[in-house]
Amino acid sequence: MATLMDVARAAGVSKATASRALQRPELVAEATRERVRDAAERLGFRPNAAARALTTGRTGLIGLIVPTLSNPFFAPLVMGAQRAAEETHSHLLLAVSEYDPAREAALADRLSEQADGLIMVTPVGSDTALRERFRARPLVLVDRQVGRLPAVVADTASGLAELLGHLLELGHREIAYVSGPAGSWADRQRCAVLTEQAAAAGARLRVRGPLPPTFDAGIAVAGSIPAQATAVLAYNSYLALGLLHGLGVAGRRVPEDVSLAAADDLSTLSATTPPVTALDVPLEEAGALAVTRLLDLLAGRRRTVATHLPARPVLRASTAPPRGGAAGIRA
Amino acid sequence: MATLMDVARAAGVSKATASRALQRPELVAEATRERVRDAAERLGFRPNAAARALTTGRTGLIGLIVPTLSNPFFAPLVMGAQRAAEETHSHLLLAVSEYDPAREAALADRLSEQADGLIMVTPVGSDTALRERFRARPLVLVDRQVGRLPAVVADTASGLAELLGHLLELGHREIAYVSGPAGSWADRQRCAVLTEQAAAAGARLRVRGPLPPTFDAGIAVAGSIPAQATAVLAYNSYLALGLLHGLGVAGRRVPEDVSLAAADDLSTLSATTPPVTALDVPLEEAGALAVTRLLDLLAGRRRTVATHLPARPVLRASTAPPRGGAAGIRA
DNA sequence: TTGTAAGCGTTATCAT
DNA sequence: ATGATAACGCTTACAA
Repeated sequence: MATLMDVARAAGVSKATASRALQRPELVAEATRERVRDAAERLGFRPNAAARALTTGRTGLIGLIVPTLSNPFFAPLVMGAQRAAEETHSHLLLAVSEYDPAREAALADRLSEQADGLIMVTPVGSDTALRERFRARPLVLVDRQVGRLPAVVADTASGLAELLGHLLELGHREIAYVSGPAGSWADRQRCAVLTEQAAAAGARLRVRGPLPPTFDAGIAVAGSIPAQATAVLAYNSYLALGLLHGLGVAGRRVPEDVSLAAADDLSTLSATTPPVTALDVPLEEAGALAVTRLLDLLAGRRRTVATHLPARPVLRASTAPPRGGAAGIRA
Repeated sequence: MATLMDVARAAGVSKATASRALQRPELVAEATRERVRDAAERLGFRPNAAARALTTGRTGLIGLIVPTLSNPFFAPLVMGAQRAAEETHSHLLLAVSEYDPAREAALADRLSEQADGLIMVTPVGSDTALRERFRARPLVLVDRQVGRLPAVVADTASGLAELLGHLLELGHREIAYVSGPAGSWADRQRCAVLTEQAAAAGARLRVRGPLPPTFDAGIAVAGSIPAQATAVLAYNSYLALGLLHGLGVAGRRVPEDVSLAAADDLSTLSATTPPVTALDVPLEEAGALAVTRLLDLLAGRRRTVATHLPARPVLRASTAPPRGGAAGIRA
């Protein structure tokens, strides 16, 4: 591997000048700059990241911890983060915690040694641990709020409220909510919001789950959706897909017999038969924004504590007024 | 941040001894070792990765480039790789190429600066570029074979052949294959294998696609499955899920009217109605093995060139003999 | 505009 | 068993 010294020698300048020619070209005379660049090119010079990190104190690495990649929720998030990192010439150090707080802590510790800062998607695990971690190193939370720690939160809660509002408006009063994933912060938020709103509207909300976000689970739970329910709300779109199929197999047509909606829009439910009403959650933006926030933090810019990204319902053909009741209410 | 020097001072020893006490405890007297460890603990000493990398020439980082994370095929792969890396105290530097060779090349270049070696999942892009890259840095290919370069390949081809064999054995002679993703190396392999085998067996194979691996695409293509086809083979299980639903909506029952099978088993097709015959592809193993192979390479152990991981068909209720023809053939 | 030289925090090579 | 000391390759005052 050619070092900067080699380049400098080849270009007939000092290490310092070579470094400047490459990193801060404006500080170097045109001619010298070109000579150095040529030499670097010719020798196939690649700066040694470790050496640079050692002097500058910056690795250019961002640690990202997600609970899993099986849940399709996290893929767009990671992709968004990666793209944003790429644009700022950083790299992503990815780790998967498998929803295990101990493992997550270990990973965070180890990543901290290599990364300039951490982005954590940590639906389980304690607030105080996160607070403490934040003190040690720049940290941005995703989809979770802990005090005033910097966070990027997809505002599913209020979007979900709109979605439920839509069902209520259509006239539904017997609604099944399929919840999950088990133990997650966001799940608790969603359940709380929905329960309260349904109660306020005098509707009955039955909660099923918590379930994993899979097609299979949707099929399985389809059988236990009470006959009275005129609408089903699933927290995830794979679940909704499974429900769509499972309800069909069970002889309940969507939306004639029962309405169906999903609290995310991961699998583009727009092309199903019928297309499914869903919440559009800006996951890629969330990932990208988390990176931006972290870089701001690293640059000493301390901005707002938590950013909420709006999630908006996309109304499609799978939601309609219930068989009997609606007309009276709407008239 | 406490440095090794601080620890050494606190323990009343030299830097060298402190380093040894922590890295190679067996070289240090019990008492000293304990003193150093205590000091390190007390000061919250975290070794500086950059400094270590500078002296040892090892960063402990493994670059992993995947084309996307939207295709659920890659999630298990990444998870497998991450777990294996974690076990060997390495970390994963993740980048997404978006199937863009230019971007992939740029990412690979940049990752090479930080990582000890690279794992690339690169269905598109040129062989020669990969060969050249391999010369520059340790590299392991996944799901692609280029000459004698180290690679881990999920042997979908032969598993797929078994799967088609199963359909042929059941008596199917009019088979639709839904292919994809567009332009991928594995897609070409699959198409080639299937076309040849079908021809040899005197069966007709109609290829649809290439299509993306999504539920929607499956629904959309369901309409264009020819009426004569008694069996449909999809290269991906989300596609199969979509087909299952789409065929149902179109009034064709599985497996009575048409058999259905998938060339991977990502979404546990075991729980659908009916359960879908699929190919079990060991993706996590592939990811983990790629890491192992790379570490071997780094350690100077040069082993077999390409490892094939067997993919095995899992026969379920979605495949059955065709309506009329089968009996005669089997009798 | 360019060069000199001092680190950055480890590990590794010698001595002792 | 331990300690000095020299790398590792780069950036950055400071000097010229």
